[in-house]
Amino acid sequence: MNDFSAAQRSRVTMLDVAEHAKVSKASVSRFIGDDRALLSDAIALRIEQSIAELGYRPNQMARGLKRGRTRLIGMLVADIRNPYSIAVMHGVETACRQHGYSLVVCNTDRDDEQERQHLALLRSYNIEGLIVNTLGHHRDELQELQREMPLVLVDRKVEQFDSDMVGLDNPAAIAIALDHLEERGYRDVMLVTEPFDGTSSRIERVSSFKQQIAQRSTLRGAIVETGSELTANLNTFLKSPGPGQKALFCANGIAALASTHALRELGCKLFDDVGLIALDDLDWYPLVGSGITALAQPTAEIGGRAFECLLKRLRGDDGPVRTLDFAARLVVRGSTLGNLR
Amino acid sequence: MNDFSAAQRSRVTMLDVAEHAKVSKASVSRFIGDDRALLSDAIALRIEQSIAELGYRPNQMARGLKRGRTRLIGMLVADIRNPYSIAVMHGVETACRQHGYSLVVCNTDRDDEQERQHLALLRSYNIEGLIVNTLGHHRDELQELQREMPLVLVDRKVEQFDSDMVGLDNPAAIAIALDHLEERGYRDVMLVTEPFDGTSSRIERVSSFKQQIAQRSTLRGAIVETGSELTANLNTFLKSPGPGQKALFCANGIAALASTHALRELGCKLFDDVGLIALDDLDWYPLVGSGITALAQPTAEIGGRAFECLLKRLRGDDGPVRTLDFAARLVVRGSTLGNLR
DNA sequence: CTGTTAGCGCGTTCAT
DNA sequence: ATGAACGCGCTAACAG
Repeated sequence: MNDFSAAQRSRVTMLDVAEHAKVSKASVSRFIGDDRALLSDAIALRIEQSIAELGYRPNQMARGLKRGRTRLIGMLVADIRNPYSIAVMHGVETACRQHGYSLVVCNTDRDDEQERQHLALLRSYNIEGLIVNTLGHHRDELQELQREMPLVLVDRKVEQFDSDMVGLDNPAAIAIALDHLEERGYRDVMLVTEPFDGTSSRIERVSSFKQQIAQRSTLRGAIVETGSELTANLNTFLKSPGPGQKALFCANGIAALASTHALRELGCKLFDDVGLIALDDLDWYPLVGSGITALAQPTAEIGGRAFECLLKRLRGDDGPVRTLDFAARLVVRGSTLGNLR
Repeated sequence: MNDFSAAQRSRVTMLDVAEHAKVSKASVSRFIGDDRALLSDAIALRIEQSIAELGYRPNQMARGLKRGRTRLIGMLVADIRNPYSIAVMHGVETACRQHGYSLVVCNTDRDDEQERQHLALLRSYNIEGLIVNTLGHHRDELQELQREMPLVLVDRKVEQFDSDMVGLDNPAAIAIALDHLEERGYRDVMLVTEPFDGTSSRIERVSSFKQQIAQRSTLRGAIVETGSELTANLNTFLKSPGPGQKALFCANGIAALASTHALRELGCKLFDDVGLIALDDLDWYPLVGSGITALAQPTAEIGGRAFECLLKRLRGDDGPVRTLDFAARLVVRGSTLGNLR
């Protein structure tokens, strides 16, 4: 059984191990760290046994305090209930683990004040790097933070803020979507987006959409925001005469959810009455109506590369800021059958 | 060569503030902490200005090291991609924030070895309390941890491990579901569950199902696991003659996803051919076929109460372990129209 | 009210 | 190869 007196102490420290093994703290420290080679076999064995016997675990707080390295990465997430965020976070976490880092996640619930607080919080815990996926309404604090640690933006740029960034190639994604819709015979496309709040990816998608619609004489385009008016607005869109078959283009998973809800309310047959293509590929897309055609983002890779960016910087890379734009992948389902039907 | 570790070292410390304000570190510490009342206005002002001028932020690591209080709560999650986990986690995080705590989340991806490692990790960061939602295949380590800090189980019990626990009243939930199905005229019910892996809530649901089916002479029951055979098994179930209308009872959101997939593969009309009721209420349930009837779990409350349990223990409550069982709420949609159709 | 002192648990020189 | 001593940034005694 365990040594009773040691087990009863709520925390076994390095000193306890040292005394138990009749060596100095320094030797225990060397055993714990990467200097194990410098120890004699006899002492190493004694220490190993003492550690096992006492159930000692080094205190990362004290360690970090001394070395300045906490092995902690912070991540600021705007909306933890957005499946995209979760997927990216999962990618980040996997990469972190592979390199011996741990992830501290803060959810801001889209609230600016919480973003401030969490930013301060993460800093106070001596994280070594920061992954940011928020509105970024606190440029000054981000700037300050970036002087202390590497920082990478995910999905959303922050205006006038220079830093590594990994996200989606939005113009290319829009092009893929419009190509597909056009090919399938749709002529009247409405982009459904969450309300504007400064999110850069949202803005990029909308402006790319406008721009590319303008360049395609065969297509007509319009834009609508999610919200209480959505159903009414979609109704107007569907009822109005147009140049041909109508389709919805949902700018993310949340817009897709809202749009599908609205279409059902309007009594539409999914998706004979209107086509639909959505950014992000959620697990339930195949189940709705004839299935929702998606532009899948490589979320795991996005998360992984975000961490790798951090790692490179931590290892001394101070080259110019990089931007990684991933390509969306088209997953065709029944919602864009169009003239094949 | 950028040296972020050096940058971190050069961060403003309490000593810098003290010197700048020409006071002692103790006064700065008092200003930071809860003893601000003990300071003269003159000194408090000087400190405040120095802090602002230097951009000083207290180092929580050092703070935690000294006080033994890190204001950190750990959460171990089996599967971060399960919407239930996310929802509970969101509840926990909200509660944490309200009480000045931060949450460190570790995802085990259902892997035992990762559970071990994360457990050790969380401990090494001096978290003050732990919320566990995993298989709990490491009873010994949990036991050891519980000697050091309060611990609360969420959704899943761990055999022979005494601790606070908050989850769903599974027998009652099953009763609600069966009552509803029976009332709607279903007579032949198949429970769809993820494969057995020792998850207590999964076991409870299955055994309650068996037991209650046995007590209801009007109902016939069967059980099937998700997996590659699911579609074939459902097909057999649907084809076989039975005592009346057939329905599926999905034991959680993942089972619901898999089942709906399978039903579509089988060409079923959702949900005229077969009824369906599912535990958990996911945002896409209303969108599939005629809408999926759900037993919603109060996830936010579950998460909140889990944290409150911890908080009580942290404040000295050492009463007997508590078990909080929440009631599921029936949300009726089109998938259980049954004889009303 | 304020400063001085002594650690929290650990890593890292220096000696030996 | 090993140990003693110091300090990381901070809080908590104790004086004054």
